[in-house]
Amino acid sequence: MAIGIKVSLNDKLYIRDPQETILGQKIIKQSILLIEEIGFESFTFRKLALKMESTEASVYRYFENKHMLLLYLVSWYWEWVGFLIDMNTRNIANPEEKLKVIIHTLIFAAKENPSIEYVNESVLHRIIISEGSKAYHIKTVDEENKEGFFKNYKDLTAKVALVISSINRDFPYPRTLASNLFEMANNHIYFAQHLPRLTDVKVENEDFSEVEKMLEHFAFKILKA
Amino acid sequence: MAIGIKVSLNDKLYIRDPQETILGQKIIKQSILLIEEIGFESFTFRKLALKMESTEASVYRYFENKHMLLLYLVSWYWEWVGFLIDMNTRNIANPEEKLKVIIHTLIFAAKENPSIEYVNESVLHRIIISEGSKAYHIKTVDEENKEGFFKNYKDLTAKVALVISSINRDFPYPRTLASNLFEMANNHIYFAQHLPRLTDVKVENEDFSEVEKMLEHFAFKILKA
DNA sequence: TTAGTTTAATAGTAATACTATTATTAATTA
DNA sequence: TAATTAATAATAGTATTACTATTAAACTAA
Repeated sequence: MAIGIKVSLNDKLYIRDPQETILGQKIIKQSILLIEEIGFESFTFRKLALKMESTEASVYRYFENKHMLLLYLVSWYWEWVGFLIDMNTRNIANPEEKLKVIIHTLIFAAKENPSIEYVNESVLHRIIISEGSKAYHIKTVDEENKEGFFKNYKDLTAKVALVISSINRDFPYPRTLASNLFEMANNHIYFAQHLPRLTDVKVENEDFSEVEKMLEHFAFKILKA
Repeated sequence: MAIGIKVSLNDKLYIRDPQETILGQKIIKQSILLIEEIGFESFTFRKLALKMESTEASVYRYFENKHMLLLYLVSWYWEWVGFLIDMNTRNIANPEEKLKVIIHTLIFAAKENPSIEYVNESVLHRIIISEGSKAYHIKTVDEENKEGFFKNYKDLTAKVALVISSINRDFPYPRTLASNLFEMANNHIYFAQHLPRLTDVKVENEDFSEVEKMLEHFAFKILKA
C-alpha cells in the first residue's frame, strides 16, 4: 500500500477497478456515505446512482452486486489497518509494546491521517463495525474464500498472531486471540452504543479509550505465563 | 419455559403467535430448514410458502417480514439455551463448575434432548452460527432494542455475568466476558468450518470439543486472581 | 341456522436486482 | 482531417421480491 496512490486489492472483487476512474472513486466515496446513512439492507445501486447523479447501469459496470461492493470496502479497510499497523510498529522491538500499538491502531484507525481523498475512513470504520461481519456470513463463503476474497483479513490475523506468539511461545491459541481482538474491538463499540447491557465499557462521543483498555486487559491477562 | 409446551417470547416479535396454530408451527419448522438450505439473503416468504404448500399472504399474517422471523428464531434459541443452562446448573454450587457447564451447554445445546417437535434444534444452531448476528446488525437496532426484542440475549448475558463475578469479584468485565463467550462459541465454529486460518481450533463432523476446551482456557485464564 | 368473526387465498402494486441494447465520447489509424 | 474502432455511460427494459387490499372460506356463538 502506498499512501496517496492506490490500495492493492484482489482484482476479482470488482468488474472494473474503481480506483482508476473518477466515476469509480465517486462510487466508493458515495457508497460509504449512503451505506452509513441508510444501512446495508436498504442500500441499493439505484439509490446510490441517484445520490451520485449517475445511473444504476454504470454502477453495475464496476461491481457485480452490492455484496461485492461491501466485500471491497471491508477488504480496503483491513488492508489499510494492516498498513497502519506495519507503520506504527516498525520501530518497536518489544512484542508487548507492539501488541499495545496494534490494539491502539485497531481502535483508532479512523483517527489516523486520512490517506485517500475519496475514502472517508471515519465513516468506513462505522460501516465495518455495524455491517462488516455480513461480508463473510454468507452461503457462498467457501467459494469466495477460494477466490481469496478474505485474504486481507486472514493475513492481518496471521500478522498479529505472530506478535502474540512472540510474547508467549506456549500460548496455544494465537490466531484465535488475534481474530477475537478484531471482533471484540468492533462488537463492543457497537454494544456500547446500541446494546449496552452486553458490555461493561462505555463509549461516549467517539471516545473508544475504555474499549482499548478492556482489550489490553483481556490480551495481556490471557498471555501471562 | 416449559418443555413440550410453549416457549415464552416477546409477543411483539410476531403478528400472530406461530406456536398456537398448526400453520404457525409449520412456518417455524420449514423456515428453519429453508434458511439453513439457501441462506438468509436468498430466503423469501414466497419460497417458504412454496415449500410449505401454503401462500405468501398466510406467512405475512404471522410475521411482519423475514427480519422479524429471524429475530423470533434467534430469541427462541437463546431462550432455550438459557433454560438448558438453568436446568444443567441447578444442582451445582461451585461457580467454576457452573461456568464449565455453561460453556458446555452453549456448545452442545443442539445435542440435548429436543423439546419441541416443530423445532429442529440442531439445524437452528447452525442458523444461529451463520446468520445470528444479522438479527442485531441492523439500522433499526435502537428502536427494536426499546421494544425488548433482544431481551433474551441480554438476560442470558446477565445470568452468566453473575456466575463470572462470583468466581472473581474483582474482575471488571463480567458482561463483556459473558457476551464474548457466546460470540466466540459461534464464531470459532464458523471459522473452523469456513475460514480456518482465523482460528486454531478444529471442528470435524460436528465435534465441537476443541471449541469447548478453547473457551474454558480463555475464560479461566482471564478470571485467574 | 345464521350472523359474526377468524382465517387463508387471490390478485394485485411498487420497488429491487439485474441485463440487453443503444447512444455518446474518446482514442487510433489511414 | 476524416474514418474507424474502442471505451464508456444511459435508456429501457424484465424477472423477482416485498408487501397489501380484497375476497372467499371456515369456524364460532347466539
